[in-house]
Amino acid sequence: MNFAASGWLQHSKCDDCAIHNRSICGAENAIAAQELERISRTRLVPAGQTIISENSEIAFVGNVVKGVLKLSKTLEDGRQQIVGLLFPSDFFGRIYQERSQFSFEAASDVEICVFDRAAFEALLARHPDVEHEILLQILDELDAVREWLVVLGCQNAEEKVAGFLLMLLRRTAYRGCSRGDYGAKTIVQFPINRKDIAMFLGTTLETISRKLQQMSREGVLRIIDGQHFEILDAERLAKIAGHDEWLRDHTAQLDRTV
Amino acid sequence: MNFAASGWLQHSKCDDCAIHNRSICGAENAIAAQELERISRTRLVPAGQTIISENSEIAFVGNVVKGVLKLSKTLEDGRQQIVGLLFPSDFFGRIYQERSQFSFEAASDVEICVFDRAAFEALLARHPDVEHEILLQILDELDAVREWLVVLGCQNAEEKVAGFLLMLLRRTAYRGCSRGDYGAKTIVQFPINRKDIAMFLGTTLETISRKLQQMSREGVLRIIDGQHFEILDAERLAKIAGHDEWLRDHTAQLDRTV
DNA sequence: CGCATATTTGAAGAGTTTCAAGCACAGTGG
DNA sequence: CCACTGTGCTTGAAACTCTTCAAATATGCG
Repeated sequence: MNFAASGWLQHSKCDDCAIHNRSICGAENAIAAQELERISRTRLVPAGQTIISENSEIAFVGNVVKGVLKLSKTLEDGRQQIVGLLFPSDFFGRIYQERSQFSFEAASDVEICVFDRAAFEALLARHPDVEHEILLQILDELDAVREWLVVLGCQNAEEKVAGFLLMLLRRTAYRGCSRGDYGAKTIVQFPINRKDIAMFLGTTLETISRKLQQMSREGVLRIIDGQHFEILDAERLAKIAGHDEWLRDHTAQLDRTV
Repeated sequence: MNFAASGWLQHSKCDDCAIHNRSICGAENAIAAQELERISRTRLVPAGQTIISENSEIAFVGNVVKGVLKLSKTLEDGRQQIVGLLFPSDFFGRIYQERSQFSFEAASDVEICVFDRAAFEALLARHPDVEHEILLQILDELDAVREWLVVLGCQNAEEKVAGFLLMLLRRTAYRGCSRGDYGAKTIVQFPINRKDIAMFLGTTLETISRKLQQMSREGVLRIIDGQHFEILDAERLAKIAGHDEWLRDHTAQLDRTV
């Protein structure tokens, strides 16, 4: 009997992966999952290093395992806009395209799981069900980017900062909780520096600083240090952000992840 | 012999469609194309009418045949952001989702070709090659929305207006040409009103008006009337927009479409 | 022609950016 | 242990762009 082919008694390195059940690698298609494991390898990337640069060839794609990846575009005059922040379990890279319109850069120390792009595309061709899953992910991402367009297009600085805090609360708060550093789920840690946040929110680092201090004075949050904030009044924060649904989403998310 | 099944001697209503060769209906998969035709029907929508409203059920999806569809989101306080303008051959609706996060509304008198969403999804399940084409389209759309994020996030009003003019030049200029209304390919027609443009660009209608007048004074364009503009210096316009590549794309596009 | 709607123009005001200085903190070397 | 240097963040004041409100003008339609 061929244990490897049948999958019996085989302990996959991916089984231990922190994001296994949240990413594409956890596909229900066991054969595809095995193939995926075969072409995957882990890479550590120090903060600041570029993984795929603007207009360069896209040799590989993959998942973020640890840390935060920023997806950005720089104009000729040096102005830069971050068009996406990728957290653990998020997929990065661009399939079916030779060159990247955007740059992928480690915003913090990052661990990624990479696949050769051609090999990954070949796998998708063999497994339409996995490609279908990718399509669903991309559709959700498209919706999310459009939601972000609303933020950049018609919200002011205070609303943007509040919205950013809520997004972090939703996407990363439970991790701080599991580390046991803080008792409550209301501690937000900025995973990237002020300049990056500013380029993400379409404002300046000075304005962000001012708005954070202002919210602190108003009792919405407590500034623990430059990177850590305790959310004292999440409801008011959600109201400021103008995202009533975010508060609902957030509590629902906590219910699921805790 | 069954002519209908074989496709012989059969004249498809879709063959005459203005966007047939530019949209999903022109799939190389002949069987899928026939199935698609069977579930499609044409609808005329007057300007201002909502096709799919925010948070409502998504009963159908389809293609824009004529006119412009706006994809928008409204905040509680009434502020509205247009997150996409859909031109002829663009796909609208959202597959694999029950309710729409956005509203689809006719920005001008519109002709659309609609498919029942469930039937369309069933078709995609039967034809992975067509779903693959959809994936490629969605990936391109995702890139385009992220490009727009850069515009909203770090460009000023003048750059936004210039960028908008260039987009229209690229997407609609050849239509003005084919109508024979104007000799040159440098005539841009605004397909939607100032308020909508403002909500698309994340600014106000007054600012747009001022920037247009300013560009007119500077000799970049000539104002024919409130909706028609002759681009006198496309190169300078591209420089203002900060999109060097747009000018190249545009000339390349003209080469293809003329 | 008159009314409604769309766009332009003007002036005042708000919000944000810019520039500059100050502060806090970590790492380095005397 | 303490100055020293670099980096990242905060704070202040001035400048600027854009928005807001208001009025004028233009356009379209019955």
